[in-house]
Order: sequence, then structure tokens, then C-alpha cells
Amino acid sequence: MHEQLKLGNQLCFRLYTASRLITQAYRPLLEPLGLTYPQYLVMMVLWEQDNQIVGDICRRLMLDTNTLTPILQRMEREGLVVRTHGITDGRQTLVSLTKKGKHLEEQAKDIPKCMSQNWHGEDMNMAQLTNMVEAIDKLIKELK
Amino acid sequence: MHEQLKLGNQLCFRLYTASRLITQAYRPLLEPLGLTYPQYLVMMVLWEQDNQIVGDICRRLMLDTNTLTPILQRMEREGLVVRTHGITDGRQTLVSLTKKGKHLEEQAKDIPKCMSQNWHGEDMNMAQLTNMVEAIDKLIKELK
DNA sequence: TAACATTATATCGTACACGATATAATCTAT
DNA sequence: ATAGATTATATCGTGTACGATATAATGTTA
Repeated sequence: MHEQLKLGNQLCFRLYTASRLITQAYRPLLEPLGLTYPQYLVMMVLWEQDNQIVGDICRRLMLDTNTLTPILQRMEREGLVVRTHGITDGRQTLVSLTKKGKHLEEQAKDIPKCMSQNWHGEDMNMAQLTNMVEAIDKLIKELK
Repeated sequence: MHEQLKLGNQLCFRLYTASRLITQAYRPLLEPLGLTYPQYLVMMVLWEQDNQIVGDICRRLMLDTNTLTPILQRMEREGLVVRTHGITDGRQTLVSLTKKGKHLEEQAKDIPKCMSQNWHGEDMNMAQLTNMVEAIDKLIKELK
């Protein structure tokens, strides 16, 4: 047996699993809003700053257009955003919140607090969370 | 603006992104072996212990059968594993490595080392990695 | 200014994820 | 022994991810 291959040694598997479980934990909170987790990420980007072009949202979420375009199309079908062709640059697509999309922010405002309760159990303290966030940021930077 | 919604504050987004980037980093290493990352996880489980039933692999990878069955079917089509019906319990499906599947372990043995070089940059030390793994384990435990 | 490269987005094909449901085998309590 | 519950796996539908390719608009350069 090659010891390095053992699943227990793998940081990657943990990140993969944690990511899946977190998305699952979001589901019951997001379902009432009619959002999936990736759609929620897009909404957060737009709530922070409305009227962004596809490419800027891509860069923010580190996703390519082949992933984001279908998501935006579904969100447009749901009436959360509208996509208009750029005026100065005809290649760009501008994504804007609809009234419905803007109103959703109010309904979403408690989600982060709800989620954070999942990992503020007795054996997970603030320092560890801060360290984890820092470490993941470095990891992401190395991988980018 | 609701401050909690800011993307920068979100641990979840980091985990989601790190997981995607790691899977991407695996791709060039796994492609020569004809494996995807989830398939590689299955192979690691089977290399560690051959002849396991679907349910045990599910529990090990924390995946449900609706995800794992199609993966196993593709792996069977590729000649990496065979699936046979259980003898003692007719509901079970036993998954076994083929000769091809077993031989692949030799080719895969350097992958963990290659991968770990991605996050052993100058500003990421061993202690941080250990802490991160511990913290993610706790997180997974809370979410499970 | 006409060819050519570049850029922004979209489309396509394959492979996950996962909730919901189906199916078939085993177990259990009459 | 048999109806009903449970368990193990499979199937289905929808929504990502992502490499590869297409398309169309903009820049660039001879």
C-alpha cells in the first residue's frame, strides 16, 4: 500500500467534502428564496454592486463564463436579473437586478447568521475559524 | 448593505472555491490515468481495501448512491472495476478492482506528492496545514 | 482600411451532485 | 407463512463545473 494515497491523509478530500456539506446546509435556507448556492453567490455580488458585466462577476467568483452564463440565464428566467447588451462595448453583457432580485436581499439577510451557527459548536472557536480562513486564502492564492 | 452578506466574509465561498481549484489542479495529473477526481477517490478507497459494497464506499466518501452509482457504472465501462451482485444479501452490489484497476495504483503513487507541492509555497507552513485539516474535520463533523 | 489577432460571451458535451422516487431483496411481527 | 416495514441500490430530473469550441464585436497593424 502506498501510504500517501490513504484517504485520511488527504487535505483535498476534506475540502471537497466540506464544500459539499456546506452547500447542503445552505439548501434549506435558500430554497424558500428560490435560490441555489451558486445563484446566491451571484446575488451577493450584485447586492454589493448592481449592474456588473458578466466578466466581472466571473472574476469575482473565480468561475468561467461556461459555468456562469447558464446560471445567469436561469436567474433571468426566474426574474431575478436582466441581461442587456453593453452600449460602449457590444460584446459585453450587463447583468442588473430586477425589483424582485433587489427585494430578495431583505429575505436573505439572516442566512449568514443561521449558517455560522453550524460551526460555532463547543469544539470550534473563533481563532481556529480565523486561522482556517487565512489558510484557505493562501491555498487559493497558490492554486490560482 | 447587510455587512454579513459580503462575499469576503464568507468561509463557505472560500471552501467552495478551494475545492473547485483543487479539483482543477488534479485534472492534469489524473487525465493520463483516465480518471476524474471523484473516480480517483473511489480508486483510493478500493486500493486500500478491495471488494467493497456500494454502501461502504458511499459511507467512506460521504456520498449517496445517486451520485456514486453512475460513477461506478462509468468506471465499470472503462474496465477499472466490476460490479457483482451480493451472494449473502441479494440487494448489495460488490465492487471489485480489475487487473487494470489494480495496476493503476502504481501509476498514481506520485500524485499526492505532486499535489502537495501546490501548497508548500513559502507562506504556507506545516503547522498551518495541520491546523486547517483539524479545523475542517471539526466542521465536517458539525455539518454531518 | 482590410486582414488578423484579441476579447467577451455563449454553446456543447461529459461528468458530477443531489432531492425525489422506484425497485427489489430482506427483515419482522404477527 | 405473509403483509408491511426496512434496507440496498438504481433511476430520473435539474443544476452546476469545466474543457473545447463557436461567434461576434473590438483592437491593431501593415
